[in-house]
Amino acid sequence: MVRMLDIAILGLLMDRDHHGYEIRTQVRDRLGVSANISFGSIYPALNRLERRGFVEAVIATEARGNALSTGSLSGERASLRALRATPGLGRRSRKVYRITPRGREEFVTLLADPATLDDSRSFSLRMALAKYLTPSLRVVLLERRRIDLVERLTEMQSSARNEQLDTYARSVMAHAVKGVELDLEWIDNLLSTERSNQQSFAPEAK
Amino acid sequence: MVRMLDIAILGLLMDRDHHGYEIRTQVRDRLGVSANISFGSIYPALNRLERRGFVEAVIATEARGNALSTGSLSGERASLRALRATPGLGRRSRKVYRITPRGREEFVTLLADPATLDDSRSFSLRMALAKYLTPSLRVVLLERRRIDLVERLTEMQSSARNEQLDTYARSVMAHAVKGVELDLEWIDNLLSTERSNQQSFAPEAK
DNA sequence: AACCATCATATCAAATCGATATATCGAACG
DNA sequence: CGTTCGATATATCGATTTGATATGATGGTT
Repeated sequence: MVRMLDIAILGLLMDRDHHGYEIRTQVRDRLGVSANISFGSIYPALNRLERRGFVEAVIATEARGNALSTGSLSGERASLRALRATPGLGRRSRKVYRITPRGREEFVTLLADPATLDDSRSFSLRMALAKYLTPSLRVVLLERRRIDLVERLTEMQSSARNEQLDTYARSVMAHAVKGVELDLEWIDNLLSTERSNQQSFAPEAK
Repeated sequence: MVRMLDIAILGLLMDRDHHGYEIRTQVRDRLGVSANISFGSIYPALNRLERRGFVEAVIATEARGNALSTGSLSGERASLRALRATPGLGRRSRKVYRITPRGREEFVTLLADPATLDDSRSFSLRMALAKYLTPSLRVVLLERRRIDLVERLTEMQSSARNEQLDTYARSVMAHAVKGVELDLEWIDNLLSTERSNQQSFAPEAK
């Protein structure tokens, strides 16, 4: 969860530039994250990434009548101020972010990072961006996730068998079990696709 | 999500007393929450609930030989002092919490609260504790959740049809769609059970 | 022209997480 | 017999995330 947002933002910027508000919708529509990320997360995260040099703000293209007066937006870390304190800047200017070369490096590192891939959300996020991974790394991630899920499945199955639970609690557990089973089917499909693709490149490998 | 932990803790204490560490495991095993709640959440939450008078700490039963003599443990922080400065309490004492009458009131209020039942986790949590709700409130919650899910389903189906997505992103979306469909089946089963139970109490109602 | 939904950025307090520190206890191992 | 290991147990810290709220622009509708 820690770096979920960093991965999501950088992953979206790998493709093309985005502004904050747009990232929020894209995380839902392209990365499959069910809950909307709050603005209180996204703007601080963008500032964080900018400070670290992984993204940079470029003033919105598609300029409308603005007259921005003096080119005073070269202010270093006063990137916010440049926009806010400028009196002549009307409209709702969009702050468009672009990923830097260092950001691209950071992204692939984070994406393949062995740490914290346990929860369902961060795994789905990684898979949604899996085209940026090498085939072998994809398989590693999938297999590790598979192991976690199998373990969790047996745990939950025994919980679901607990006879001290009332009807509702047991129903919740049984439903959760089905969810994990669905996840496992998905993983297995992805794994077999991955392996058949590998074969097509090295069919003679015994 | 905001009060998820409060609901979870109070819900567990409705049944019997618990200490912090135990609550963590029970949230997984009895309430079906897949991720382990961190200690950094649970102990502050218990203090919070204690301050508000919804729970009270009772010294661990099952007392063992202690004798600790003088309270030389140099309590520094306030919250520690309560227990540690108490002389006579030795070992790794477990701080067992009990729910108060006001806590029971608060619990049913939170559980039936119309706010923030949108996300999957908080809904599952509520259902796991649904035996404390009236049948009609259960139906209200279920129906509202159903509406949300149907809406989300159509959104995600159109996302999954987006041809600009690569194979992996589309696979994630398709999998997410299946998850929501599974949720919907579950809700519908619960709803029909709920309604057939209602009928048995009022079979003549046309 | 008034209204409202959507777009867009931003900030704040409170909640939560992940890591870490500390300590007890029982079991396993040699 | 010692010691190491894993599970039990409480607590705190900094960083991250949420949910709420403020503010304003833009565009469509009646």
